[in-house]
Formats: sequence, structure tokens, C-alpha cells
Amino acid sequence: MRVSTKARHAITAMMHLAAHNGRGPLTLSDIAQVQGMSLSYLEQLFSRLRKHGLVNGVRGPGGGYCLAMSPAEISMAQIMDAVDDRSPAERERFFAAYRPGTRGEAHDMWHDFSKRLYDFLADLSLQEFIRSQQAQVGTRRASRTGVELHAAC
Amino acid sequence: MRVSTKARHAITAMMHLAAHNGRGPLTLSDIAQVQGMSLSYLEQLFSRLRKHGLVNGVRGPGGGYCLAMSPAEISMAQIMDAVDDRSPAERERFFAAYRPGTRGEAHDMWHDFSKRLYDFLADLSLQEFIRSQQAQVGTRRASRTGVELHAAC
DNA sequence: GTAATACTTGACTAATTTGCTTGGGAAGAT
DNA sequence: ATCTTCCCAAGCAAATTAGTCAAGTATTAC
Repeated sequence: MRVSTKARHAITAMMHLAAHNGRGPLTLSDIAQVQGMSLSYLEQLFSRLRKHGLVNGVRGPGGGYCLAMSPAEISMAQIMDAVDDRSPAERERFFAAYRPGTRGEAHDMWHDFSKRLYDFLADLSLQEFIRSQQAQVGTRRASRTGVELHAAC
Repeated sequence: MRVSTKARHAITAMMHLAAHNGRGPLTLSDIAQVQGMSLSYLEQLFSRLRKHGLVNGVRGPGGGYCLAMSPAEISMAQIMDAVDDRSPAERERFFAAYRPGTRGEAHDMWHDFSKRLYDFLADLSLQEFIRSQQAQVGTRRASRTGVELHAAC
């Protein structure tokens, strides 16, 4: 449960996006203000979230960031891996490199544990934590009230 | 899943004890050697595990450490809390201090998440990872083959 | 064009954590 | 008595984390 504060920042920021999902992009300045953290630090985190395909950036006035997938498709494990810059391939290799019985019983047990923990986090999506109704609209349902939403959102 | 390396050392050491449970104490030197870490560092970790009531130390020749409870009663969360010196009271306060809706939606969502994660780890006992049969004997069944086991084990 | 905003890079710092050493006890088996 | 083992505390070097500051470039709405 000891999750790094970096991961905490990233997760709460992603939760902001999830709660705002379907209602256009959010600027990092907004998120930084609400979460009480520096803009540049948040930029670093989002740079990684973007590289790992979890968010889309929209430039220009009215731009910002939004989720690249529906909240149901984004897991806690994905967010943590992204901010720590672990690719899915690396993650795979970590578990694949393991051969039971090669380094003692406790080592096997440790591996079982970390696998169980990872599976738990990989199975826990942003969707699970959304409570407000309006946030749960379909991902791409652009509002038709005169202005078209950004294509990426 | 990002668990600190300190926690990893503590957990694997506890797994060693669990796998050896009911067969007398294990010395820290043995564990340090198997895990490839320094004795004094391990001593520091066990000092905390002992203060938090998870292990018993037995001094003198033939001594060592053993679990203070059955593996089924020791959770991953307990081990992590112990080695980071968080008392159950502190842990309680952390969750009790929370009032939904006071600091924004994302904050509530974060709290839900950390609670879920903690509950998961609190529900995961050492017992779950023990595979070898002989390690699962009853906690206090001293072997009667001439030598009496230490009272604490 | 201009303003707003994302995006990029790099250097830099402060605090914390990690892993370990040293140097001692204290208790118990033999 | 001696040896083995736990027990305790102070301190330290390296690494990592968390964060700021600065100085730009790119893209788009208007």
C-alpha cells in the first residue's frame, strides 16, 4: 500500500480527468491548483502518461488533457507503471524471467505475492471510483450545444 | 505494486520464517546469507518486526527468530506497517480522519482507492504463500525427538 | 498575427530513503 | 566462562524522490 507520492499525484490527477470525462479537456494549471502542486512537476508526470498512451494532449486555447480511453479501460497498475516509466514489455519480462524453485522457497513466495498485488491493481480501473452521474457519459458523446468538442476528447 | 525494497526484504524474511514455522528458530545470519544482505540491516528490520509483535527473538546458542503468531494471522499490511513503524492506531487515524466531500471529488476517489488497497493487503496472509507441506504444521507442536523446542517457538 | 496552451529539455536543489558500518551491550546454552 | 545469538544506537554514503526554475518550441483558436 505504500504507494509513492508521485504515483498518488498521478492517480488523483487521472481521477480528476475521469470525473470530468466527456466534458472537454482540463488544463494542467487547473489540476495543479486544485491539487496544490507545481505546474512543472505535473507536466513531467503528464509527459509520461501521454507517452504511455493514457491521456491525449490538446494544444491551443481551450486545450488541455483528457483521457485517451474510457475510465473502465485504465487501471491503477497502468498509471503507476507509466509514471515510473515501465513499459508493458518490461513488466512482462519481469514476470517471465521468473522460474519457480530456482532461488529458494521464500523467493518463490515473494514472486507469488508481487504477482497477486499487480493483478489486483491491474484489475482496478478508474471507473470503479467514479461516483458522480454526469461523469459517466459515453466517452465520445460530444455535446451538440453549438460548439464541437475537440476531436481528441 | 511498487513496494519499497525495505518491505521486500522484510516480507521475504518473514516468508522464510513462515516456511520454517514449527521447526525452531532461524538465525538472522542464515537469512542474511540466503537473501544476500547485511546482518546488521536485517537486525534493524527485525527490531521493528519484534516491537510490533510479529516475531519472537530467542537468544543464546541455537536461538534466532520465529513467528509470534501462526502464518494465517500475519498479513502483508502488518509487515509493511511494522517495518515503516506505523502503529495500528496511526493506521486507524489515517482512515478515520477522512470525511467524504470535503476536498473535492478526486480526493474522495483517492481515499477509496487507498482503502481498497490496504484492505487487500490486510487480507493477504503469509499462509497464502506457503506451499511446502511440512511447513504447515500447527504452530506450537514441539518436536519430541529428544530435544525440547524453545518455549517462544 | 497574437494569445493561449501544450510540449520539451536541462540544470539544479532539498529532503528522504536505503543499505550498511561500527561499536557496543544483554541473555542464555553449554 | 565463553560463545552464540539477539538487541540497541549513532552515524554515514549513495541513491532516489520530489520538486523548482528557466527558457524555449509547436500548435491552434480567435
